[in-house]
Parts: sequence; C-alpha cells; structure tokens
Amino acid sequence: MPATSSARRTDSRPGGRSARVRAAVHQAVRELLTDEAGELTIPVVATRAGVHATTVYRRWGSVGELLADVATSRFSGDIVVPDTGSLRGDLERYAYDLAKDLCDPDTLALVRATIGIGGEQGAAACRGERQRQLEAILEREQARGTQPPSLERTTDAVLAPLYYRAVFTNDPLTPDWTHSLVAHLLPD
Amino acid sequence: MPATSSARRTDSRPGGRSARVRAAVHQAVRELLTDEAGELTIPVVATRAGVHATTVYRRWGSVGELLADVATSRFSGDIVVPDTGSLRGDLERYAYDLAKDLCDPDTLALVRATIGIGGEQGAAACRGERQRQLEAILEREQARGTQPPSLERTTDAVLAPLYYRAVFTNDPLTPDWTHSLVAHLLPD
DNA sequence: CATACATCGCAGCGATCACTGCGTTAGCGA
DNA sequence: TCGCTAACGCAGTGATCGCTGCGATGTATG
Repeated sequence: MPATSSARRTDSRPGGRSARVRAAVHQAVRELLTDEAGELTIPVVATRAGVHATTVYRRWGSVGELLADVATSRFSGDIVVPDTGSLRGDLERYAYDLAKDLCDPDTLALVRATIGIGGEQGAAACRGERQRQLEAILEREQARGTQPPSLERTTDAVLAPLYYRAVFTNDPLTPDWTHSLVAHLLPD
Repeated sequence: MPATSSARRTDSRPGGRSARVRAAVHQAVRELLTDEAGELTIPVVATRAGVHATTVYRRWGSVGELLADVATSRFSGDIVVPDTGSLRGDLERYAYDLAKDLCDPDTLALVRATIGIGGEQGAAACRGERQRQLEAILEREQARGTQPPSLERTTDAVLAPLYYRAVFTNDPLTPDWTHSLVAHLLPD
C-alpha cells in the first residue's frame, strides 16, 4: 500500500492512539472536577474516559500526577503575551485575559484540586507560565527604555489579587476591578 | 436558664469526652497533613487519633467536612487584632502575624488540602476571620477620623499577596517583604 | 510483507474504605 | 446519689480501590 495520502498515525503525534487516550482522560478529569460530586479517583476517571483503569494507572500512576499533568497542559501556552505598545496596555490586557481564564469554573476547580493534592508541585503547575509571561512583559518595557516595576512588585499588585480572589473568594473578577489593579501599580 | 429538654448539650465543655475526641482528631489531621505521605482518610485519621473510625464518620461524615472543621477552628481567633495606635502600625503588625502564621508548613498544608477538597466552602474556612479582622482595623482608623483605604483595596494590597505567595510559591514571607506591602498601600 | 516494540484491554487479587446495628460508657440534671 | 441521654467502642458487610500478569491490538521499522 502506497503511503501517499494515507494518514500517518504515529503514536506520539496528535491523532495517534496514545494521544487520543490522553485527551480523553484529560477531558474526563476536567468534567469530573466540575461535577464536584465525582470522587475523582482513577477508576472513575478511566470509566468516564472510556478506557480501562489499568491504562491510567500505568501512564500516570496516581491521581496527583494525573492532575499535575492536566494542570500543566492546561496552563501552558494558552495565554499569548500581549503587545499593545505600552506597559499599561500590556498589563491591562494580561490581567483581563488571566481574569477571564480564572473565571471559568472548570479552570478554578482544576486549580483548587491540583493545589490540594499536588501540594508544592501542583501549585507550581498552576502558576504555569504566568510568571514568565509577566516577566516577558516587564522585559519588553525595559527594552523600550523605561524602567518598569520589579517582577515581585508586579506579582504582588496584579497576579496575587487575581489568584486570591478567584481561589479564595466568591467575588467576581470584573474588568473594572482588574483595571484598577493595574492603575494602582502604575499611577500617573 | 432555658428549660429546653432536648437542647441539652452535655458534652460541649472543654475537658469533656467529646471535646477530647475532637481535639485528638484535629491533631491527627494536622499531623497527617504534614507527613504528606499519609492518605488522609477517615480510618487513618481515627487510628492516629486513638478513636474508632465510627466516631469520626458519625461526627463529621466526610473528609471534606472534617477538614473544613479543622480549618475553621484553626483560623478563628488565634490572631488578635492589633491596636498600635495608627493604621500603618496595625497593618504592619497584622501582615507580620499573618505571614508568620502562613509560614508554618502545617498551616500551609491545611490550607491547600482544605481548598482542594472543600472547594468553595473550604476556601471560605481558610480565609476565616482574616477579612473581618482587616475590616475591624480599617473601621478603627475611620473612628480615629481618617479615611482609610477601602477593604477591597487593602485586601488586594496586603491579604492577597500574602496568601498567594504562601500557597502558590516557595518564596519566603520575610518581614521586609510584608513591610513593603503595607508601604505600597500607604504611601507618604 | 514481516518482525519488533509499545500500548491497551481483560480478569482477578488482596487491602482498604465508607457505612451500619447494637451494646457500653461517660457526663449532666434532678 | 441516681436516671437519662448523647457519645463512643465493637464487629461486620458490601463496594471500591490500587495494582498485577497475560493476551490482544495497533504502530513503526527493516
């Protein structure tokens, strides 16, 4: 059989068997997290994903590692670093995007569960690329010739309130509020 | 003295049998949380506490409710609202105390686990009285005749960074850093 | 086309979990 | 002091979990 237009189904590429199983398991985890009633155990996840629990046990080992994997793939590369031309514009856009992301109950449940089970490592997976994205924004401002606030200060003023309000409270993350965070960081 | 026949709480005083069991179970939960290896399940907690699992099942029902109870009693009334005479002094003292509290690995593990399992309700238990204490500090300043920052603003500037850094990062909560949080909130 | 390898499904195993009647004990009120 | 009631200990049950050989299936390579 000529392999011309025939689909190249390598297992490690999107569409392969292993990738399909991984995607199904990830989606099952996210669904069970939103349900809140589900116990989020390996057999339950496997059944929901349509695969056998054996597969999940062998590929991930424990619920903690599975959650960390889901969180990592969830919080990696889905927020593009904005470039609006000014630091204020970049931060406002960044804060707005992050707020919209954290508002999703699905995402929020994933963050909480990952922190609770994964501990230190899970928390790191939840921060994901946020810190690096913030750093990139500040470095870009520095390249423009202006001295931006430090990464620590920006984290305290923007990132921390967003995560705190989302994870610990019920208050909505409104655009006005995210705007005010940047306004307090950058007076003028 | 109310003459209610059914509302007689025989065992609610400190030192009673019920109180001893409660204290033992709470301590077992905290110990197992620090171990991190423990599975934090009802039978394990009960064995560690020296009581029977039946008792734990009947009094708390689930690990989530048990954790919420531990968190509530842990985060209630152990930080006295300071009164240094000035808003700045009050906030600095408050931030320092809270940072010292959140630095404890035991407390941190409790916060993470409670959030992860208890969800919205667990998160509320972890905030505990912090928000009200902050509100009390601000109200006292208002009684002094000065207009303090809003509760929302103070939460974003002080409370949120403290919780975020403790829960999501490995960075230490140094006194200098907590001091800088208040300094940024209250310029002059 | 044939071989080699990785991944998955299947059945089943000890262990533990969540939960439930029933008898016993501890502590308050009279 | 004595009775009453809530709380606890005990033993046991069905269900589920975590995990492990073994065979089947699909995927890449020569």
